[in-house]
Amino acid sequence: MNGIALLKCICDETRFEILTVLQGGESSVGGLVSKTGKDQPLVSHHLKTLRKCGIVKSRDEGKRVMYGISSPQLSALIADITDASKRIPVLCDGECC
Amino acid sequence: MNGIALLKCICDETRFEILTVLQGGESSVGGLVSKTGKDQPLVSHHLKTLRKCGIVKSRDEGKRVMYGISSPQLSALIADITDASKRIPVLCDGECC
DNA sequence: CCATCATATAAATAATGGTTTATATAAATT
DNA sequence: AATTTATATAAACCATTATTTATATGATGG
Repeated sequence: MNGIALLKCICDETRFEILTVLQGGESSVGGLVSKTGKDQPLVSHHLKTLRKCGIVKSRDEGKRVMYGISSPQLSALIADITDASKRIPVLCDGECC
Repeated sequence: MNGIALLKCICDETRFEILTVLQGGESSVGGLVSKTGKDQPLVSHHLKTLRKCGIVKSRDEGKRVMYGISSPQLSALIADITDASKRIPVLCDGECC
């Protein structure tokens, strides 16, 4: 996988929130909607993007669709990034990127 | 530092190339221009963004301005992300994100 | 089979951000 | 001081992408 493509997928705020929830385990679309507070079509849309990238996988369960992070390696990478960026001193206050 | 802000800064192709060069050590703007093949104002523009984020720092040296990655921790994080994303199996072929 | 609940899709809009072009500043060299 | 070299800034343009709104599909329960 191309490093930049992966990062682009992760660095969107909505997708990052989705992934953060999924770090805690599988979730249905509805679950993600309520946990993130974002609109359902928006969540579905981003899930589609994440799945196209292979970051997320889905599984049908009745009328629900369960989503999860597709590999432990990816899960670890996401955790690493989150942790590492917390360890680094705050350099940008507010408006950057 | 906010994780997403950092990722957003890194995931742009031009900025990623700049950072890749800087991983090899300090460079002037002109050096970055020739090493990346990008236009000078474009490089300067992205350097400004990177500096605003605190990812990069600058130092005047005569009429040159030398840029470098602002901390070893950040340098390590960037290397980590790059490495990790290389280790992850290719899941997206071509068009994603 | 009809109604409902869950999710997906599509089109329209809005926002963001990258690139280009042109110009300005600032240091050094003559 | 004038010219050249290096970098920065600003404005205009262009492209991408996120969000919203509306609607469709698909499964389940009555």
